[in-house]
Amino acid sequence: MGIQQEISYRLERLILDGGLAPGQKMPSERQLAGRLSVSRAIVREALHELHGRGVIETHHGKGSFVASIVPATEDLEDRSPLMHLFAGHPRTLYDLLEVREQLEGQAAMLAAQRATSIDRHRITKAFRVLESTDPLSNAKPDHGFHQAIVEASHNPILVHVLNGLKNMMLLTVQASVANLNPREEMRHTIVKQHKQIYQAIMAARPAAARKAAIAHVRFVGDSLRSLESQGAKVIRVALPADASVSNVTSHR
Amino acid sequence: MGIQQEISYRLERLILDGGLAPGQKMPSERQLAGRLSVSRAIVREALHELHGRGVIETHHGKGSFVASIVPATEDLEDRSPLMHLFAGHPRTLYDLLEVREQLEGQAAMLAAQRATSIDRHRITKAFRVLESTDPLSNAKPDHGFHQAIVEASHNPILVHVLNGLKNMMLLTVQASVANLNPREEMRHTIVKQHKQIYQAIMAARPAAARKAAIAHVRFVGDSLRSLESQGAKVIRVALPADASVSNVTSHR
DNA sequence: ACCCGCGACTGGTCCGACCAGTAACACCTA
DNA sequence: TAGGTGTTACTGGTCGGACCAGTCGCGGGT
Repeated sequence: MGIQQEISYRLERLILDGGLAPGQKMPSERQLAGRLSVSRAIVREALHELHGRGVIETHHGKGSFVASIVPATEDLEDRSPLMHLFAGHPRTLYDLLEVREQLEGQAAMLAAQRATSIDRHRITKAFRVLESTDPLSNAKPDHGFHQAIVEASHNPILVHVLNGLKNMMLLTVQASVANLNPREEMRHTIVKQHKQIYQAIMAARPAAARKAAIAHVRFVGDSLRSLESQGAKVIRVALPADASVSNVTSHR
Repeated sequence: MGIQQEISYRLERLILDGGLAPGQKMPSERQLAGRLSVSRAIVREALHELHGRGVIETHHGKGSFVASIVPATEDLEDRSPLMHLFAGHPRTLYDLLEVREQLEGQAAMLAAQRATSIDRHRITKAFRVLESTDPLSNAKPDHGFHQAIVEASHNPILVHVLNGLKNMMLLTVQASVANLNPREEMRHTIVKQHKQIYQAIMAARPAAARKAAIAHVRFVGDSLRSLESQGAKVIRVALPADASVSNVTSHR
């Protein structure tokens, strides 16, 4: 194992073993280099590795600090390279929507084919809530509606996959509703699309349901895209300890 | 944002956008430094950061390589409680195929739209192998072909999800090839379908590629179904039940 | 008493040199 | 001819020292 590897390992152990508490300032790079008898470049590379792992934060002119929290509650899944890669790369959001487009479409289609009377009742109930609630408030009704549809597909795999994607979405952006609804005409379009999906499923028209669901997801994506291109920053979730996020992640 | 930050970000994006595929060798540090007009030290720090995130592996004397994007989640998903539920429930296989149908279709469509010359080369190579190999032997060529297509979609989410589904499939049944190919006419159909997919992608015909891929997955599913209904037992993988199952159950 | 700027920190970037694995190829030997 | 063997031209790994750029506190000037 190389010197740099050993240095980063020793530093990490130092932190994890409690030698350095969260938030505490680390020795300066020059000090570390001297004390560990390695070049400053090595120290910097080791620190960058730790930074990549989220163990450390560094501030120009001030120093490096042990990252505030190493949340034990947070599951490994959230710390996977994927998550890290995805968060902060705007394109990922659209990749996500690209996949969701197909799956939501299929879910709607299958729901239209397979929904039992119980399913229909649940979907109707969710739809009523969605209609009556001011979408500006929160994304829960929207989510509930889609969830009811997916579950009506009677395909556990589909439920599982879409659930995973949803979690990723939450990690990437605040639910689309928050960004989109302020625009009156968009809000109107979305309400209309929800209605189309609902009616198609109730009428047991699979093809129409699929088409409507796909159009819906695509519209959301296009809207986000145009908003973003217009300079309006898409609100991204602050990863550190956001309430909704931690709820979502901890519940599985 | 500092130069080093930007470099690591750009490299990350390069990987995500598919400019660099998993396992592929990255340019040498000196090349990157020259091309990006920064010092080699900066490049090294950026690479160390990526290494810290598990995005990259580097080997002394050989170079740096893009790490397989999925492995971390892959493991987790194998141990997910779902696995336990799914294994052994025959219907799950068809649920799986139902979802794969859409996603493989989309992957093929996107590949037809977005494949770079490098992608095309890789797909062609995989296809050649698939053609020349006796499908009875093993499922690897088949998997390699599909994998090449999915990666050419340049949608990391799609890659991730399909990878997860593939793992589930492997847990549920031995790859379809083992069951299907004995029937001569089925084998012929599958070869033909592979060719259609390949040609559609190469001809940059997204709609045709999607249709062909969907038809392929559906055919596999239908074949399995008919085989099963004819009383021929679908060969299910003997889960190393001891190991994996007990892990799953104990880990929560 | 307040403000300003200097100086001594901190990390950020660059350079050029050298060490250390690796792989391909030409070459020389058995 | 087959097989080792050396050269060579890569690759990443380490070093030291130089300079730039933020940050913060202390002392001196108003």
